[in-house]
Amino acid sequence: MKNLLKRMDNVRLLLEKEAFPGMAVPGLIYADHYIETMLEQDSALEQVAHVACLPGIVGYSYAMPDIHWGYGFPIGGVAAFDVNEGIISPGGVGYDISCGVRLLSSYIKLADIKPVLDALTTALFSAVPSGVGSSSAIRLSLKDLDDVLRKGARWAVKEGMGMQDDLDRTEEGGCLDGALCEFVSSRAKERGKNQLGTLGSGNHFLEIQVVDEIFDKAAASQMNLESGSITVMIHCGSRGLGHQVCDDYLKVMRRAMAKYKIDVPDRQLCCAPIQSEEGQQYIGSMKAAANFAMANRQIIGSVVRDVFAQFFPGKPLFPVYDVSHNMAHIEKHIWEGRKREVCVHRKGATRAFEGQPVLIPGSMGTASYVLVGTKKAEMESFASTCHGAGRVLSRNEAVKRTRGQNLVREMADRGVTVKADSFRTLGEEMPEAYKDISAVVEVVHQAQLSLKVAKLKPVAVIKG
DNA sequence: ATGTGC
Repeated sequence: MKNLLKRMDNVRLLLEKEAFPGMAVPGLIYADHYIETMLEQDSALEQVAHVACLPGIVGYSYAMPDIHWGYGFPIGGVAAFDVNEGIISPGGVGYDISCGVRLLSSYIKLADIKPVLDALTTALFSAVPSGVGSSSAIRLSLKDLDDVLRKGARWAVKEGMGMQDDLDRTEEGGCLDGALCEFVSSRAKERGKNQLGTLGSGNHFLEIQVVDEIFDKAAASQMNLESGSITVMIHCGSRGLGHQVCDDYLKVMRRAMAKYKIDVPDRQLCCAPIQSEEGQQYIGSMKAAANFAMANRQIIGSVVRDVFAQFFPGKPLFPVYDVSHNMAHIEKHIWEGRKREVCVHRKGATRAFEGQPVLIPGSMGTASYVLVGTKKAEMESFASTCHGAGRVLSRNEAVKRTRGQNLVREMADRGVTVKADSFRTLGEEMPEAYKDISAVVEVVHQAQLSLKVAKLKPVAVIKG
C-alpha cells in the first residue's frame, strides 16, 4: 500500500480512494520523508484505508505523523462522521478512554531542584500509586463514584483537591456534560472504584521537567512557561474503568453491527450509528470514563502540589493545561463551505482549536513539547494534531532488545533520574522503541496543524 | 492501555 501514496507537499501524503475497495474518502497522512520511511510495512496504512470505508465519514481518514498500528483504528488516527449518517466506534477512541496529559508550571529553577531531586522524586513515587492494578487511598462508595463520573475534575476541586484555575485550564472545564453513569457496567465501576489518583502503567508517567527552549514568547508567557523553570507533566488515563467500558461496548457494537446491517473491512472496527441507542449509550459511558480520567489527573496534580509544597513552600505549581489524546467529541465544523455537525474520533491525536494549548509527551528520557492549535487545523483536520512520538517497535520487540541493558543507569547517564514500578515496563518504554519526537512535532508545525511554543526536557521520571 | 498472553 505504501507505493499507492501520492506526495502532495513536504509534509502531506494522499492515500487515494483506489487504494482499497470501499473507501468513501481518501486518506491524508502527515509525514515528511523521514516519517514516510518509518511507516510500518503496511498495517497502519491499511487501517487508514479501512477507516475511510466507515459509514458517514466526512473529509479524509487522517493519520498524524505518530501513526502506528492499533486496535481497528490506527493510533494517531482522526476521523469525523456526520452526526446523522455516521457511526461511533469504541476502536476509534481506544482502550484507554481520555488518556491525556496535564502540565503544571512553576518559577522554581533547575539549580534549586538539583539538591533535593532524589528526595523529591522518592516522595512523589510514594505519594502517587503506580503500576498495573495499583489502587489508591481514596476509597469511594458507588454513589460517590457516580458523582465522579458525572462531574469529572469538578468533583475533585469540590472535595478540596485543586482550584477553579485548574478547571479553567482543563479541556471542557474538566467536566463533560451528558455522562450516563447508568450505562457504565458495575464491573467497570468495581475496577475503577479504588483507582482514582493512580498513574497506571505502560507509557504513562509523572515527570519533572525543565523548560529547555521557547519558540513563541507571547504564547509561552500566557501559559505561565518561562525558560529554565521547572514543570511537572502527568500522563495517564481512565485506568481499569475506561478499559472495561471499551471492552463492554465492543461486545455491544458487535451485536449492533448485525442489527443495523453495517459492513466493515475489519471486525475490530465494530460500531453503531451515532443516533442509535447503542451509539448513545457508548457516548454517555465514554463521557463518564473521560470524567473519571480528568478527575484522576486533577487528583494526581493536587497530590504533586502537596509534595512540592513540602520542598518549596511559597512556590506554587500553576496549571498550564489538561488535554485528552483518546476521545470522540460531537463538534461543529465547516467543511467545504458547509456547516457540519460531526463526531470527531481522535485516537492518539489531540484536539487543536485555534489558541488552545496542545501537550505532546515525549517517550522516556526524551523531550516533550507544548504547541498551540491553529485556524489551519480547524479548516483542514477537524482541529486535530499529533499526540506523541509514536511506537516503532512492538512492546515485545522492545523488551527483547533491552536484555542485559541497565535502562535506569542509561537514563542516569543522560541526566534523567528514573523510578519505576516494573522492569518489564521500562523495557517496553525504551527510547529506541519510539520515533524521534522532534521529527513528529516538526511535521505538524510545518503543516501548521499546531505551532511550537516550548520544548521541555526531562529531569526525573516516575514510570508505572 | 489493561486485575497484560491462544
